[in-house]
Amino acid sequence: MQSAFDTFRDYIARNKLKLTRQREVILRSFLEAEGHVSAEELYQTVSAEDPSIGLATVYRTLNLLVECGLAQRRQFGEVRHRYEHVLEHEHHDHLVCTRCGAIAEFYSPEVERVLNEVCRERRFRIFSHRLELYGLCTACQG
Amino acid sequence: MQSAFDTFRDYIARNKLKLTRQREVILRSFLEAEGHVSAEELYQTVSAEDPSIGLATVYRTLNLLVECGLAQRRQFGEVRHRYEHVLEHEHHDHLVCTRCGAIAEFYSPEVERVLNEVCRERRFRIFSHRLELYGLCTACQG
DNA sequence: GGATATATGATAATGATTCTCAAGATAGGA
DNA sequence: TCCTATCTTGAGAATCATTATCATATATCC
Repeated sequence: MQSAFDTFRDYIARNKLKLTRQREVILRSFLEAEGHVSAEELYQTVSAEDPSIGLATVYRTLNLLVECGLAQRRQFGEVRHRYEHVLEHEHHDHLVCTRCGAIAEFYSPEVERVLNEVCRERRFRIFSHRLELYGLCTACQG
Repeated sequence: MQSAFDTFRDYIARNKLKLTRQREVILRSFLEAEGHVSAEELYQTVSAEDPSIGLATVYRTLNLLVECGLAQRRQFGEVRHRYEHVLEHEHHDHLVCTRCGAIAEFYSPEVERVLNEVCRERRFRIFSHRLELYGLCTACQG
């Protein structure tokens, strides 16, 4: 079981890319971030550690992380994207609270089963899906 | 059962807005459009009928249509939004072919049931959901 | 028809993301 | 360790979808 850094290093090597100080800082910050970060938010924390790192590099590195499978890009009704780690993180779907903005994750084998069923019936070869439920989290129902 | 035009007129009247020639043309084009139109695409067909109508008005009118419940805004992995009619259109989810871009609709009571189940267990009060399955349509599996 | 509020078209502005390019840094030999 | 080819970087320009601005035009209500 290799670490996120190993995965990243492998991807870098396989594609004749280079492991730079900036990329290491950004990957570390990304892994330390909780939940779903936007590029701008990650740029803030990265800047705190090294103010010379530019926003464009954060975007470029996030794209690399998506390509090598360490991150997933998502969009929750907002304009901007958010990124979350994949490693040590089973596939899951999201509950988005439309009042407080909280995003909870869930995984339901039942949902997976039913979706596969739907695809089988319709002869659709599924690769991935995206499922978000919008409503009120327990706290906001008060 | 009132027509889309009635719904629109009602909404216009209730909110002290005005029923303009542009809005009528845009609504008509929208209703005639098949499937999921982008603002730009709708602007093309509208322009064919009346070249004086501007893109901004198409955007403004689409927002009105969403507000009055005639249209739904969606996003399928692309940057831009797409709009689809709601009337004479049950709630449904989407199968998106990642090769040819085809978007098929489906409705599954099983899916709905399972999602409600998930929310009940987690004490989440659901208002809506968004579900897209990505993969290969039957034609593209050849 | 006239007054008044709302709409419109053209274009500027916005915000997220990507591109450009000159200057800097890495990897892999010699 | 040094060299060099190649990849990266930061800064800012560019892009793309969408929204805001504003002066002019138009619908609605009397």
